[in-house]
Amino acid sequence: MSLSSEIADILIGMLNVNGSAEIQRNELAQSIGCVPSQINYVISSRFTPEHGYIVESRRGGGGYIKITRLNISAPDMIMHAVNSIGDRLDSMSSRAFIVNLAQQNFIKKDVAEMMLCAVSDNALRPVEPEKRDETRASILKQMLLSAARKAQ
Amino acid sequence: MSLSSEIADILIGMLNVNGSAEIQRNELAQSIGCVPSQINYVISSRFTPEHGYIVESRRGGGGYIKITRLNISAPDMIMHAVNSIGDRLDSMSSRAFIVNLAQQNFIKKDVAEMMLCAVSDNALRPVEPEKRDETRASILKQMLLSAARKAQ
DNA sequence: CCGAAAAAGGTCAGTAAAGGTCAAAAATTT
DNA sequence: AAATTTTTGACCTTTACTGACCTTTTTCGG
Repeated sequence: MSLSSEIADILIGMLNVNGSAEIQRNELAQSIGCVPSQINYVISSRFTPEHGYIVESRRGGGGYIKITRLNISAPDMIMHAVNSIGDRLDSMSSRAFIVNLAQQNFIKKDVAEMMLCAVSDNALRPVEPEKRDETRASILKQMLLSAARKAQ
Repeated sequence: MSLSSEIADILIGMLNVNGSAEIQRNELAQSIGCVPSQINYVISSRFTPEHGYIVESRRGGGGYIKITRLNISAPDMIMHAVNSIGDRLDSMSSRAFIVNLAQQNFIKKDVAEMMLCAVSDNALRPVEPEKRDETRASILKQMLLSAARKAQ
């Protein structure tokens, strides 16, 4: 994997946690082991408005770069999640999907809780272990599709 | 967060409580732990008339610095911005205009995001570089004019 | 009342601390 | 081989911070 991809992954990771990523360019560059301008390259090639992000920054002491995902409609965001779910999904990942969507207000909190229950290992107890991740993926997709329709 | 930002936050906090902030320069500087002139720096870089503030002060015994937020209507404020945009506008400045207006709630956040996209270098990629700043100024003015009308 | 001392705040120039830009070199893909 | 993407580094611009020195206003002794 290229350096650029690693950097992009780090930023996306931050974005998924709280909807925005705020970094210090030099610090991040150093921790990754690249020149600072590489950060600019990644941002200007993969975090453009076309890609759905807006970027703000400040120079000088205490400067920073802040990336925010721009508000796309709830249905779009949910469909995006659906499409990125493969054929199987472990418990942790499904949890992450749901929590993220809820955190960004694309699905309501009570709905999210219900979803969490539905995909819990506990709920899937009756399913043979080998089939669980596959089942979980399927259930979650169905639920999300329904949520996407309602969110229109 | 930089010292300047902390100072700005303190001042904005006071402004939010009672519409104006009145301080003693030396006292505030000491309580924060900075040189007095830093207070002047923050005020002259972030509490200018362009940012929507007016500043009064008195020297000598019992001296003070008083900051007040000018409150003018959204359309007026937007028109003021329009009028201060010249024939050309670089990316940074256009962003500053939009962010300021949004921050002071003269335009809505989602509208501001859209504007930011519209004037981004990326969006203007198809325009010859020499014409970009001119184009940007024109687009932003049009958008702001529309916003001013709607904000009536 | 007058003038000096004290008590504020103001200015400015210099230094440091970020982030930005751009073009060339290297690597990867097509 | 050509085109595209990634990496790099030299140089630039903006923002932050500091301290020495200046001006205005008040206070207070004589």
